[in-house]
Amino acid sequence: MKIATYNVNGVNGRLPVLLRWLEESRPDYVCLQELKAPEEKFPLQAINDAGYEAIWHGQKSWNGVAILSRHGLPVEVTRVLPGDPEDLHSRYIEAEVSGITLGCLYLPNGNPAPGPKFDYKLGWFERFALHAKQHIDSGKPVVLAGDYNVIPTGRDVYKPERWVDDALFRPETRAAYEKVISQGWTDALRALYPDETIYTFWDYFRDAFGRNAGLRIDHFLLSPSIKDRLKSAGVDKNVRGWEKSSDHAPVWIELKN
DNA sequence: ATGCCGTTTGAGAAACGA
Repeated sequence: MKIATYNVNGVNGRLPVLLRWLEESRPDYVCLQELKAPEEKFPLQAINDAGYEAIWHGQKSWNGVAILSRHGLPVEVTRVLPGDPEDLHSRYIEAEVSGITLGCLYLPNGNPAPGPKFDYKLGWFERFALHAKQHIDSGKPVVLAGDYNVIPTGRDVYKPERWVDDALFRPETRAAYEKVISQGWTDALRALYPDETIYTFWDYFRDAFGRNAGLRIDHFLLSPSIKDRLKSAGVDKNVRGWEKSSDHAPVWIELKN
């Protein structure tokens, strides 16, 4: 079983790239982030024609998350991150697929830091940690995939010293991520490739992709009861080089059945 | 060193992303 996550940075503007990648990669399940489309503008027909069913939570202009499935409609569990009825951002959706709970998240960026946006990020992170802990306590197989907007360590960025004051790499952010990991989650790509340089995002300018000046910020966290099924993982880096690409590349894992 | 580019909204410029 192949599960992928892809921050598309606009699902409609990205549609040709998304469809081409779906056809080439053929993941069983896909988590999408940054739809940047309201609920009614999700390109369901094109997704269906590509062989996928979908659930999604849209929002005008910003955010937006979706889960695609080649094996019937995902059974939606929730389309909000619990814990704050005031939070209206579309940043979390969760479904049951093939006996797995699959959470798709778009964690807030948090820049500039410090400031209200950074406070929102850390607050969202606390709620996410509570939700993740409930999954750990359930003992069930859970995959939490998406754009975490977290550079976990200095190994995950081309020049760490330039990012120390950035919301993606500040000590508070790394500590929040580490706190979630310490509940018992496995960072799938790092587990398989402990010493490799792996990036999932390259800025649009300064020829960041050409210089491989990237960040690893899209992650798969695996609960204890599923981590031993991890077979392989990777980044479809070539997609980042396509015309009209997102600034993120798709990331995927393969699980034993 | 820096939103330098890209997307969306809405019809030009601004907000936002990382």
